Amino acid sequence: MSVKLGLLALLDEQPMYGYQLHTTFKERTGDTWPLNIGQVYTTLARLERDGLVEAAGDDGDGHQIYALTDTGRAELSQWFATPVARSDRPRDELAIKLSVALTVSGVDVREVLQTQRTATLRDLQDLTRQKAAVDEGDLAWLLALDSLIFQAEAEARWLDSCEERLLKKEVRR
Amino acid sequence: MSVKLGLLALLDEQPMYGYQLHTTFKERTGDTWPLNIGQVYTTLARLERDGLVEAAGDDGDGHQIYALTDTGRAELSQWFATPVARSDRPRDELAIKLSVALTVSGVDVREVLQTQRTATLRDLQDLTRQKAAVDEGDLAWLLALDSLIFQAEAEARWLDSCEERLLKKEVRR
DNA sequence: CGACACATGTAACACGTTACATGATTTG
DNA sequence: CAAATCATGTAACGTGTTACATGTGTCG
Repeated sequence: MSVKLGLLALLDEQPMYGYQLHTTFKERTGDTWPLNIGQVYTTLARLERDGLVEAAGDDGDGHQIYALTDTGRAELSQWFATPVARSDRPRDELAIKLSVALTVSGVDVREVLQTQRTATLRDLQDLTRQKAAVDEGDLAWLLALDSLIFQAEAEARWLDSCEERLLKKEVRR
Repeated sequence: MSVKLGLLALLDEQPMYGYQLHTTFKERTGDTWPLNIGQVYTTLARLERDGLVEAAGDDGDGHQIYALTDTGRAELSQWFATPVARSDRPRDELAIKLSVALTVSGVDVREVLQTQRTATLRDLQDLTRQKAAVDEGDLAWLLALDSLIFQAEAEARWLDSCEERLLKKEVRR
């Protein structure tokens, strides 16, 4: 839903054509979440099919402009009014991986933890570096980066707590 | 990929039939990530199509047992050996929502933040309560819950930092 | 001219998800 | 017996994603 509703929101600011949407989306989130240009068009087609946007003529340069319909506007404000629920979120691959790794024989969970921690900490450094390079005024991008940073930190902390639990378990044995 | 690889991992412990996989998956993650039984069968069919599992006769009760193939085992150990990359993860709906909300007229970002924080904190309480109810020995489930808790905490912190950034911006104006 | 940015689109596939059909077995 | 649990599957759809085809305009 992210792409669908994200594009919808951008169109609420201002009717646009596909390529413009792509550019704007990239500006907004930096390259935090790369969006393939092709997906803009597929998504746009589906949005039109579902009556959330409509073709609104061209802009004089032959670009096909899309605009929100009333239904689209309704859907959008619904989105903003409703919190993102935990159940809406995709399964967490890492959590599942570790949960199942515990019982698969021949898998050294400690090693999985170790590998992941290394990767996560590297990501964290990387993100911090990226953040330092982002202009102070670019709020949207900063928020997006912050989000990733907080998540990576949480992940690191979680990995530590997993390690601790494993240790405790070994002691009990 | 989570379901696909998760089931693959469970089959590595022991060949099983569909319903059993469903039960086991649920045991492992509690009801942290509910898995529709239908999806087990669709996923199993796709895994077989891709040569990662194979039908391995029945268990004497007429249940169709599935087992890993060598390819499946290879894929699985590949999974465990490789850290989950940030780029593998799905787009974060909440982050995108707030990033785009900043510029959509008629949307009160503060209110969006407020609504989300309420929901997030409620989730956090809920998760903590759930965690208290989980048996100490159920490592896999505990890890899964912890993961959600750390994430929710990170989200709450992030929402705070968003609020701060907004305040700073308003002061600058 | 050639490379590059601008611009639009489609076919095809992966994965997740659910509603539905269907039947066997168990148990209150 | 009726309800619940066990058990298997399929059709259909939503969303994400990419590889590819195709063309225009611009600038070094």
